[in-house]
Amino acid sequence: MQTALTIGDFSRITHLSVKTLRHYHRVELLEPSEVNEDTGYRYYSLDQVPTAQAIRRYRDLSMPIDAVKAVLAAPDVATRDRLISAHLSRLQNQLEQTQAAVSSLQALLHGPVEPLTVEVRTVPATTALAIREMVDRADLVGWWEQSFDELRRVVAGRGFELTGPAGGLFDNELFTDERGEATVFVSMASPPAVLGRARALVVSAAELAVAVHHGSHQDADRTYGALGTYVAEHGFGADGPVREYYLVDAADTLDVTAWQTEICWPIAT
Amino acid sequence: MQTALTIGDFSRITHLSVKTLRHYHRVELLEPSEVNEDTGYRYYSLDQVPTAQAIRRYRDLSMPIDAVKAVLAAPDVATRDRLISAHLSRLQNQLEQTQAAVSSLQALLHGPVEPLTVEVRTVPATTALAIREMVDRADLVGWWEQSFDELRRVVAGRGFELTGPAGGLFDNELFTDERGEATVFVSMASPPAVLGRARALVVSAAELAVAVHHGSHQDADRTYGALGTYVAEHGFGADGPVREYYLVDAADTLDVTAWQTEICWPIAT
DNA sequence: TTGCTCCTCACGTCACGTGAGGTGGC
DNA sequence: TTGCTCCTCACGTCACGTGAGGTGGC
Repeated sequence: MQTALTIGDFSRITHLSVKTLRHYHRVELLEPSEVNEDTGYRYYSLDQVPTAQAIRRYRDLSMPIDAVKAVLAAPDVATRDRLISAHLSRLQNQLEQTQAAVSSLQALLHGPVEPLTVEVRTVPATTALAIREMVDRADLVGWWEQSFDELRRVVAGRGFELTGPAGGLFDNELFTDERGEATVFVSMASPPAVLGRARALVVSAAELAVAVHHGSHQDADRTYGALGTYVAEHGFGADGPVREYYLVDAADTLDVTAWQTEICWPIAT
Repeated sequence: MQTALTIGDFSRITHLSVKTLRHYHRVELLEPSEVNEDTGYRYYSLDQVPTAQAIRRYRDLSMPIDAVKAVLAAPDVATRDRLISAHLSRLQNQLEQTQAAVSSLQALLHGPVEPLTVEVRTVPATTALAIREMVDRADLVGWWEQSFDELRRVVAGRGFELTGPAGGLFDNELFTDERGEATVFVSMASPPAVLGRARALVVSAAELAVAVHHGSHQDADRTYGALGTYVAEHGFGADGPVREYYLVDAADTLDVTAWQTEICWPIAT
């Protein structure tokens, strides 16, 4: 039975508003089965009701419209379910971020203010195996985790002797311009020139103001703020990327509160 | 010490991007402590670092900028914490919505398709005590819960004898235009003219196509879709609001899967 | 002096909603 | 025939990001 429904009727049946249906037509997410050439009137068929319901559910899950299109166009159920799972795990990630943000806020508002101990340190140049890439700020956390995983995997199998804690270098542009070069590295005496995405790197010598950050990396901006304030007050800030050394991290313990990260701000004395 | 930081330095210290800081200036969320009149250069003071960090955390929690302003302007800690709690419970609500949407999607994709049983019924006019208001679609669920709570509270204390299940009326504009009249009511023989937000109402006689929806109200659009399809196939749809009767709901059991709602579509035979 | 940093302004993004002004269908 | 439904088009929302084009500070 080919009952042609007006946009109003289709709206009542699917609980998608008329404006939304017109929008979905415009972006080619859900096209009316028929459009009258003279009047421009849209007509929908009853077959389209289940599709509309599915779209509603995907959108309830904040799935972007292009992702919904991909799901609807999936050639088989396995592909479709893979796309959905991918979105659900993105949601799960966001949820974890939000939960972390809640405790982070609580710590800021009610937690004790940890006294800041700043050490001024001169480090020599060291050799390391590193992954270095141009990264968007928004992707930094994901990139950091992936790159460190890869770095640790390739190092683990080959019996390299590490000559210090793992570290990271973060160009200022990452923070000021939302995009910049990020580096993760593990120090070793004689790194191979190339190993997967990793390359040999000389981590340059520097004078650094160093403070230890305790706890989750998501809270690191507090230590950055305190250390940056300290450096600004003393007026000896210098150019160059900030540096982090991961003294205690996920590889050592699952207890995030026990993590320790050295935040190193380049200075000129 | 009044160290004046350029926007770039302040960005590095707070991890807010330069573009973001300019935006926050424009919307008066975070104004530089000094702006050079000739050059337009913004200068921030070190005192502003903690404020910037707090703003970052509120925004990490998706708090709207106006809400962040209100939090920062709160005259005392109690007010501030109340504003924050209000936002966190909004977040909590969203989270529950999302979780419901996930299982709703799973049910749509993998669940069995319940056979639809449609009953055509002629109901006489009945008297009722009702709350009726113009509501935005987005607020409908919250409005419905609140209004039902109020209705049940005022009814409970006064020994009215109910003459049928509680119900709701939903104007079509609610679904097509995102805004329309919604009504919740409890049937009784002699309702008082006014009681709080509630008024006496005659629920008009109607011919209805009725299907029972089982489970969460969030999934009700599936039954709406099936029933609307049925009505369209038979070509006997009529004007007038859709009607719901809550046969089994939160007042009866906490087991959502046991809930039963009659969805009633106006028809003309 | 160079080039890096800062500036403004206009427009883009995402998924729609708003509202004006007008026409078509029953 | 009335008025209700449908149409398009331009603009608004939210929190920024992009990019052009240009100037200032060390």
